[in-house]
Amino acid sequence: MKLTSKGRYAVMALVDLARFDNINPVSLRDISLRQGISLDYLEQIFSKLKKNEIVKSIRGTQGGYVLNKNPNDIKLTNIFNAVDEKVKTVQCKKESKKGCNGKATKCITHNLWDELEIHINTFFENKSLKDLLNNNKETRV
Amino acid sequence: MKLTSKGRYAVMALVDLARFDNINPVSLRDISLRQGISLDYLEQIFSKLKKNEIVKSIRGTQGGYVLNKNPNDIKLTNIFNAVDEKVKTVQCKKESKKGCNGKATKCITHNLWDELEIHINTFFENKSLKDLLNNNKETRV
DNA sequence: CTAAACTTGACCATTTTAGTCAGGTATGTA
DNA sequence: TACATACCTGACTAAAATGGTCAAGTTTAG
Repeated sequence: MKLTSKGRYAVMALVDLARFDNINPVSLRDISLRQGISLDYLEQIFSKLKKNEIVKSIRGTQGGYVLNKNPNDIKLTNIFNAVDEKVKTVQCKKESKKGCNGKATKCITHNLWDELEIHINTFFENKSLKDLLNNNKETRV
Repeated sequence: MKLTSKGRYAVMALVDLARFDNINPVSLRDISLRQGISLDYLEQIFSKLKKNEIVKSIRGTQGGYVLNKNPNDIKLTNIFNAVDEKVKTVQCKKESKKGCNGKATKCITHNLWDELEIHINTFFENKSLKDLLNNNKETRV
């Protein structure tokens, strides 16, 4: 199971972006400063977000990033997939001698992890960026 | 977030144990062979399970381990806690300059991770060893 | 034409993971 | 009482993942 700071940063950055992109594109530098995330690291993350068409980039002076979709249509699943944070609890490789016990049958807890995976993914599929925005209105500057 | 093979092995081993401990204590050697888990690694894991009173040990020849509770009373939460697999999605250290943004306020996604944590823990709290046993009856040898 | 901002890819220190290894200690059975 | 079996403990470590940094660009507004 992977759920690390890369995914967390991606979400934080996108919430930040969603708040400020009404008029102008938002530069990574600004996000970096506001959220306390290394600029270089943000670049890696946004490169992936862009490939997955979650954001658009605008080059040149006064450039930056803009959401490519309505916040309501950006689910957390999309974000995590984009930055390679697959919520995978089992890696029972079909071929490998290792994993899933090295046997033909599923390991005895296989079903459990499948269930968990679904449980978590459901959570992420039902949460959009917009939900997070609403959630944070009260703490807004 | 941590959810790795140590927790997975712990659950696998306990399910195995629960199946065979009706009459005699079960040796780690047997579990190791059946589940394909290194004996030395199992010993580490069972040491923790014992400290947390999930299993009892019986020394000497023909010794081994036995469940210390009814399978119905052993929740997955207990198991994961025992082997230090805390399901923690946020580590916003209160003091540290890093974490939670280095600021006094919660980071903008703080609530989200709290929710997720609850979501996952609920899942684990509602699943007992007994559930897993039932779940595997069909594939039983 | 130049500074701001995006873009790419290589690199790396630290931490975690998933064990191994070596040496015990306890105890049932012959 | 010997001894094999099985528990018990702690140190150690190779490999992978994490969380970045660094360097060298390209693009475009002004």
